[in-house]
Formats: sequence, C-alpha cells, structure tokens
Amino acid sequence: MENSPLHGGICQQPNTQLATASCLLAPLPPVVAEPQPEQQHACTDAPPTSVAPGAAMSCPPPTSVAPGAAMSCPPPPAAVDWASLLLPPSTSGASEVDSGVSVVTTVAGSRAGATAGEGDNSKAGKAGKQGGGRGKNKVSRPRFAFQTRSENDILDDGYRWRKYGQKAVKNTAFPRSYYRCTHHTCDVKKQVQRLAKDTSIVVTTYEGVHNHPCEKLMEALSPILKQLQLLSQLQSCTNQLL
DNA sequence: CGACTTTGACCAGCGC
DNA sequence: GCGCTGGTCAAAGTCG
Repeated sequence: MENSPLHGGICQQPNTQLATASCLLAPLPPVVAEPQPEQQHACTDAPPTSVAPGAAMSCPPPTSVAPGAAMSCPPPPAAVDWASLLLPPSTSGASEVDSGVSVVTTVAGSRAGATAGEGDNSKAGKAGKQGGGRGKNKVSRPRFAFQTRSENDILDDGYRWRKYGQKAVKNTAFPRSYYRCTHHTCDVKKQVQRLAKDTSIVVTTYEGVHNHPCEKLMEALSPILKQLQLLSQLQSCTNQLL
C-alpha cells in the first residue's frame, strides 16, 4: 500500500543536528526543583502547532553527535511514561516538525503497521509478530518513527544498541536493520532504513519505551546539573539571608 | 575475552 | 493451502 501509516511527510532540512539542538535547549529542567515531566519534554523552540507529542519527547537523535552535544533526549526520569506521551488523542498521528525530522507515532499491536517509511509496506502489519513467533508474547507497545536527513544510518541517540538482524525489504534498495537496546532490562527495539525515494533520508522506527535513563545523556548532563544545583542552593541561601 | 556485527535460516501472518 | 514477506534467532566472524 502506498499509505503506510508511518509515512509522514519529510522536512527537507539538511542539518538534523541543529534541529535536535534546538529541541534540546528547551527542556533543561529547573534543577533541584520538582521534576516537571510534561513540560520538560516540550520542545518549546519549535512552533507549538507543529510539535507532535512524540516529537516533543523523544527528540530525534542527531547523527553522530559530538560527546558534548550528545543531548539527544531529555533526561528521562527512569520510568517516564513515554507511551502515554507518545500517543496523540487518536492513537496515532503524524506531524512534521520544523526541525527537519518528521515524526509519526503509532501503537504496535493491532496491526499498527508500523514499519517505517517505505511505500510498499502492505504487510507491515506483521510487524507485531515476534520473530517467527519464537518466544515472547506480543505486547502492544508504542511505536514512534521519524525521518532524518543524514548520511549515517546509525544515529547516536545516547542509548546503546545491538544489531540483531538485517533484511532486504521488498522494493527497497537498502536493507532494513534491526536493533535492540543492550540494556538488560530494556526491550526497546528500533528499525533503521533508508528511503528508496530519497536515499539521504533515514527512517528510524522505535518500538517500546526505555525503562532506564539515557546513559550518554546523563553522563553529559551530570556536571551541568551539579553546577546548577549548587547555584540553586546558593540562591536559596541568599534569599534566606535577605 | 566480551561485545558487537554479519548473515543465512526459520517461523508465522497475510493475501490470493 | 501455498507462496510471499517481514521479523527474529543464532552461529560464526570481527573488533577492541
């Protein structure tokens, strides 16, 4: 079918890193203060109307970000309910974010058909099938796909992934790669594939929700957070003295 | 030596 | 029922 549910529009923006950066600046949490999960995930730099729920929070990963800039996702409090955040009112939705990534969210399970991007995914509904049925029960999990314009297939989103498969997909020049989060307790998967129509575009589909913080991100943020905490304490002390 | 990638095989769902 | 297809497994290979 031509109308894959995940076939969101593509924002023709060459530099996804910039886009992501803009997304990252906003969510800096008011350190020390109570977490504000909802607010925290908003990419306030983007025009409010164009931000998809999923886009706001998962902050599409930049490509090979420099360590210092590896702030691809907001620091997820260990168990953020990404699923609920990802889900637009109508269970699935798509939007194009100004930032150069188009984001589509959907829910796996009931034939979510969430194979990313390609035009001919008539059988995408089989996505829910667990690997030839080997093993696990099928669980309805949030899916979130976005397209980035990048030369690298592998996007550094701060998490560690292990490739467990690669498959040539019909009507596609490029194979689809399957990755799984290497964290023991985490069962998040992602698929990476280049668009046949525009090979500079990489479609990444995440399936599931990380139940652990983003290592790289925490690593990168911790010194900053510490400083901010100190500042905050200092400020409160000053206030008390006045 | 452990972690990761590669790659062929296997399996199950879907359409005809 | 059969063939096609996508998703996963798992052994072998590679890398640091």
